[in-house]
Formats: sequence, C-alpha cells, structure tokens
Amino acid sequence: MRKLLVTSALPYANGSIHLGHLVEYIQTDIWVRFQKMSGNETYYICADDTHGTPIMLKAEEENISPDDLVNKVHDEHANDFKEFNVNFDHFYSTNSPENKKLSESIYNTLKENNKISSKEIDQFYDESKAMFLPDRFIKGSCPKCEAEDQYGDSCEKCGATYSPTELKNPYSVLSGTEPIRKKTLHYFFKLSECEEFLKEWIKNETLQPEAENKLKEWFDMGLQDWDISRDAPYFGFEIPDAPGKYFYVWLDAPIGYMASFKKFAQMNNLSFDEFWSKDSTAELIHFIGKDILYFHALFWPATLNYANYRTPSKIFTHGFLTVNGEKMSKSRGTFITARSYLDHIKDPNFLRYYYATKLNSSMEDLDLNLDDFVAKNNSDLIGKFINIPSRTSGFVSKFFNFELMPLASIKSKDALALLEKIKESKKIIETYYEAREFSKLVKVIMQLVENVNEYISKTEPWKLSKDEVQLKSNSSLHEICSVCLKSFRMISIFLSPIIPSLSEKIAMFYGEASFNSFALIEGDILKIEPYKHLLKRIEQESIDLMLSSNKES
RNA sequence: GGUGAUGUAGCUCAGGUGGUUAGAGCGCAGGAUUCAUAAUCCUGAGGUCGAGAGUUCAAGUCUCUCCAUCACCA
Repeated sequence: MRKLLVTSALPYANGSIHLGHLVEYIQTDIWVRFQKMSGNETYYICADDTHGTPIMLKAEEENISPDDLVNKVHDEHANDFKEFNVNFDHFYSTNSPENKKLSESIYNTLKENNKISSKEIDQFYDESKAMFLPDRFIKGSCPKCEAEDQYGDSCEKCGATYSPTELKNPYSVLSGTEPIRKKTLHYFFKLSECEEFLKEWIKNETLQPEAENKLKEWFDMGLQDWDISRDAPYFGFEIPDAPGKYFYVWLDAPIGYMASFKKFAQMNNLSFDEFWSKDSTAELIHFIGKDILYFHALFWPATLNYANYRTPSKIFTHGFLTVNGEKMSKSRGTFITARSYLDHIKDPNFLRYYYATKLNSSMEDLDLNLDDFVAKNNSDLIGKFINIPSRTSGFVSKFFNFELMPLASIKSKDALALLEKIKESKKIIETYYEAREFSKLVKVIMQLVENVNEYISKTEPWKLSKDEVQLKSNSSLHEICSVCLKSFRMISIFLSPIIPSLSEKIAMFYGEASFNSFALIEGDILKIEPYKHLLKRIEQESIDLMLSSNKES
C-alpha cells in the first residue's frame, strides 16, 4: 500500500474561486478519490494563501483587518469547494501558528546552511502611503510608445517589456503620487547555488516532459537568487532577528502545505515526520497550474532540500482554462465564479464530468465550450448512462419485486460477454486514472455504456414483458434487466471519482452506503430500491443566466 | 526579438517508433423502435490533416520556411 500526500495549489485569499481554479481542484480530487478507492493511504491537503500586499490593501479597502478578511474568504472558499465535492482532508490557512513556526525554522536552517544572503537594493517607495511598492502597483507611460497607464513590466499597446524604473512619469496606483527611489536591505535565497541539486532532482520523472524543457530553459539562462523579504507595512510573518522585514508571501505559501498537514496530523494522530523528513518513503505530490511552475519546480524543492526536509516526488502541472476558446473575460461574462455556477447550473457533477472528458497528463490548455458542455453532459450522462436504470428498473420493480437474478444464474452468452467485458476494463481504467489520462478513461467507460444500450435494444425486453411466461423469476426478461443493472452498478463504481455525489445516489439505489472501492465490482447485487430520477438535464437557459450574472462592463 | 507549445470533419477531441480507402462522440440526413427524462439502436453524408516546399517507394506522422493562436523569457 502506498502512502500519498497530495496537494492542490493554495488559492489566494483576495478573491472568489472561479471555474479556472476548479480545473485543478477537480483534477486533483478525482485523482485522490481514485487513490483512496484503490486502497492507498492518501491525504489531500490544501490551504488558503493569505499574505502579501494585495491582501493588506484589500482589507484596508473593505475597512476590516487583514485577519478578518482572510477568515471571511476562507469560509467562502471552503464552502465552494465542499459544494463542488472537492474533498480535502484538511483545508487550512497560511496565516496560522504552525505556518509561522515552520517558516521561521526553515529560514533559520537555510541560514545555517549558508543559503541566505542580504544586500541593499533600490525600490520604489510611495511617500504619502509610507510603503514600498510592488511592481504591479506602479504605472506610467511606456518608454517606447508613450502609451499611458501601463504597468511596470510591459506595455499592452506595443508589447514592449521593460522594468518599472524605465517607465516615464511613473505614479503609485495607491496614491497617484510619483514614487521615489529608496534603498532598503533585502534578504535572498541563494538559488544560484542550487542548480546541481535541481538537475539531480528532476532526473526521476519528477516533472512532465514539457515542464522539464521549461526548466532546462531556465537553467540555460542561469538561476538568480530569490528575493524573499519585503518591508513593513506588510501582511505576513516577520523575519526572525530582522525587525520590519517580512517573508515574501511566496516563501511561506508552499510551506502552507506542510503547516496544513502538520495541523491535520496533530488532530488525527499521524506522524508529520513520516511524510516530511528527509528519509520519508511516502510520496509527496503537488498539482499546480503552469503559471506557478517556477515556484514549485525551483524555489520549493531547493528550499526543502537545504532546510533538511524531503523534496516533492512529483509535480503535476496542468494548463489554463479557456471558455469558448478564449481567455476568461469579465466583459463577456465568461469569468465564471464557482458560486454563479452553483446558483444557475447547480449540479457539480456536470462540470466534473466535462473537465474529466478534457483532462490529460499534459500541460496543454483546456477549453470549456459551453455549447459542447450542455450537449456532452445531456447526451453522455443522461441520454446514455442514466438511461440504463431508467429503462430497465421499471420491469424489475413491477414484475420481480425489486430482486435481481444472482450472477451465478446468468447463462446467456451475450449477457456473460457483456459483464465480462466490463470487468476486464477495470485494468485499463485504473491505468488511465493513475496516469491522469481522464479523457481516455471516460472514452472507455462511455463505450461500455453504449454496449449496454446496444444489448438492451438487441434483446428487446419490452417485447418479452408482454409474454406471461417471462414475468416469472429467472426468465429471460429477468436476466436481461439484471445484467443491465449489474452493469450499470459496475460502471458507476468506475465513474465514482469523477461524479461522487451522483455516485452516492446510485449506491443508494442499490441499497449501499457508497461506492468507496473498486473491489466492489467483484461483489454481486441482488436487490434494488425504487428508482427515482437521478439527474436533471442542463437547460441552455441556465447557461445564459449564468453568463449574464457574471457580466461586467 | 528569443524559446517552447498548439493548429486534424460544423463542434469537442483521438491519431507510439512514417506504410492498406484518416478515426470517435456530439450535431446533421435516412431508417428501426417505444422500455426510458424526444432518451435508444442501425445506416449514411461530411476532412486538399493551418499554408508552401523538401526527404522517401510511401508523410497527419520526419526536415525547412511561412501564417495564426497561446505561454514563458530578455
């Protein structure tokens, strides 16, 4: 049995969860549920990422303390995840005593290992607000084309890239005043000394091939030391022995994985060291988006290594979400929040299923095409999948007192072949789950669903039902319906990680608590409960309403 | 500007190491059926595989150039 600690990236506490975030949480959740159903000891750990200037300013704007803000957002995030059936074992916060302690001790160890340096650097400073400004809080005119109101890194008009110091007429986004240049002492993690270690670390298929290419590019450019400090005022953890200096949010964010697990371990009598010490044999697996590969494949493993902890076993990186083939856009209404999806479409299984039909092990972007979303869900899930019990359970309840024929009594060749084919598919389905090739496994499963529907139309149970002889137990009619319902149950077990709450309803239809193991397909089932509609089709109207509710002009 | 990725039927996507008439689902057309939430089953139409050139007996699959989209970097 494997021991797995799996994480999704920490959502930032300055905004709501949207469908882009959910690609990752759903992907991870499916994979984790699969691991648990396969009997592996698996913990799914996450937390809110709560520190940094944007949080501080947002709290100020809302006239509450940063602590109150991150608590409020934490509740909202936790609730969104729960309603999408994203089943964290622990969803914590980086603004926690455990995280403070771990961040400090990691910093101290890095220092002992001579991996921390300091030097004075020149920064923009807003005198009226009495604070240093992050690059994105400085705007000005493009040095090349003179376009106004451009950010400090690149021009949207002409595409030129530059540093904030090159901006003409720079101004602070916060106060509108012109920032001055001011010297300040910053602390650095000596990433430049970590190249050999990192090259070794990626040797064991730690990354996907595309991610590995990216790293090689970065190696070729030469690794730069990483600025890990920020000046007060800053919402975060103060650096030990450095009054007025705080850890940059990206230092303590990934440590939040550890802190969240630490708290979880305390509450559940698990050993923290078993998962995090240098000699740990547990697997540490991070799911992330390609935008934060830099942090997870360079800084994070290097930090862990030189702080005397184990390093990640795998980094699984996914691409971005586009909606209808384009970047999510607030003006088109395609910047869809988790909440608005739940308000209008309601059932999380549709989004989970749709993402599953698109997800694979690569870093490619994934498109949510809303017409396709409606068509695919209604056709696959309702037209084909749910259609199986819907068209066969009536006979069983009417003529056979809700009882199914035992497996051992099933004799006809077609029936046995169908059941056998489904059972045999378990292996390939498990392989695809493990490899995160969800789109491929959904195809295999839908093929099985089609096989069942073909079997029904070939055997024509509705015709048999008109023959008195067929209405007795162990008749052909009884056999056909039993085979279909046994098939439907097995297929539902296969699909459980993808559509967990629907799967629970289906388990209840068979009088079972839940489908929590793939081994359940080996068991026979002899009874069903009265059939109730399991799923309601998606109406185009709910999509339109969702889009207009997200529209901002 | 540099690096990398992507571009296959109306839509969403499959197509190890080049090899018979390029595949699937949806949609569409025709048929069957009525058990089922107009669901299901069968048949069919539909593609110069982004453009061009090259290597080869043979290229969606290799090479080069170009175009479009996206990301990363300076």
